[in-house]
Amino acid sequence: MDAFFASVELLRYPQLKGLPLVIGGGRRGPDNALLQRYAGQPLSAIPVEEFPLLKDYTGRGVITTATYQARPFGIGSAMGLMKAARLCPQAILLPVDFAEYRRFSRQFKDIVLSMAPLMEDRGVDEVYIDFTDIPGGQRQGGRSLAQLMQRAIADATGLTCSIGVAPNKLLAKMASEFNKPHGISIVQPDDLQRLIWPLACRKINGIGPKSDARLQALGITTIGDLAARPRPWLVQQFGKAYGAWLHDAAWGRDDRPVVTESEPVSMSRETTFERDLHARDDRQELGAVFTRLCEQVAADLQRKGYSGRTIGIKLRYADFKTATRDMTLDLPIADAAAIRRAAGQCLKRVPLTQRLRLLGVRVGALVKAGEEPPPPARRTPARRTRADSDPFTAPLF
DNA sequence: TCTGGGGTCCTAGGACCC
DNA sequence: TCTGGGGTCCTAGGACCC
Repeated sequence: MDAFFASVELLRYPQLKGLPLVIGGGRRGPDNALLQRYAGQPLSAIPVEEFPLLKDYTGRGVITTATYQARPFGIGSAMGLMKAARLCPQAILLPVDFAEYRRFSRQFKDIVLSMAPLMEDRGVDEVYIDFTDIPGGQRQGGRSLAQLMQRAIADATGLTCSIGVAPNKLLAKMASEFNKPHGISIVQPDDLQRLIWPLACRKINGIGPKSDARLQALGITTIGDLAARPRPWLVQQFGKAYGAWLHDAAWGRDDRPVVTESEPVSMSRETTFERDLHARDDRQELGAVFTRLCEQVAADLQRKGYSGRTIGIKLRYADFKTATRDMTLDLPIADAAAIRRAAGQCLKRVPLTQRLRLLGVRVGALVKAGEEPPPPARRTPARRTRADSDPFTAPLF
């Protein structure tokens, strides 16, 4: 989906069309006062001048989506809002409304499913679709079906999307980026040299900033450069699995299937504080947040019908370094108090001398509720701990 | 003026077991 | 005394993605 979050917002606020618009943050935005002042009137009647501007934002949020009018200013996804405000102060800033985006996500996926049942969910705004056995799916190399889908989605939702059609998921993902927004691109096996090899390695889904930097240091900039390196050399540089994968990717080889069903592996909740907190000075506040995170993750588990054996915490310190601790129980749990107890044990094993900017709680090794939990893998030694105390409830120093 | 939240997968070392 | 060889599970960190 093209600039998905922003495009959904523009359906509500069409008066913002054509302006640089940024979605992100969440702690500020068109505040309730604004919405209340215009209560009873359509949202589209709110004057443009009333909307909050990026320059007035203070907080720790990041951009989730920037419209195409905002991108020329050098801002884009994952950039801190305070930094973005310097580059494009006049952009309008709206808070993230996940519930709304999920509604539209459901809608466009239902349309895709009705036309092609082999669909892999890749998050709120992206899917892989197997065209292979769809009647007419091969016509014009897939272009006909892609056009039908674009039209059906636009008719039902008012949103545009970009589609790449290719022999596998790796190439289809790259192709989908060629003609944004509202584009269709076809990549055939013969097109590798012409269309893929000139691209930066970073365009491969699976090569991130770290790997890209390593590749650059080795003089490898484009996918063609990568394809030119002998496979054994890449294996030697990057390890058996990743080296071989890099070589395959550069040659457009990918045999991953389109996966239509999957079970969740973990569920988590985390939060970044508005200001850094210290376990010594802000224990009450930290304790309250900690309890709330446990309650939220417990509610998520119960609503979706899962429980889990591995309970973990995540801390991010003021210097942005991250620490995690986890512990695996004999039996899966899903209630907030039990999660809080286990997470509290984890908390005792992590240094708490630095200020914290983030706290998170995670439950992994999930099993579906009602399904027989696997027997304990091995005898775990009895833990001699006070299960009812943790650093946020008991005195620290 | 630093850098969200929710995920998946991989690696590597140690414990433990046969 | 010169220290097997698998295999699985657990834990911590990190890369990457949407």
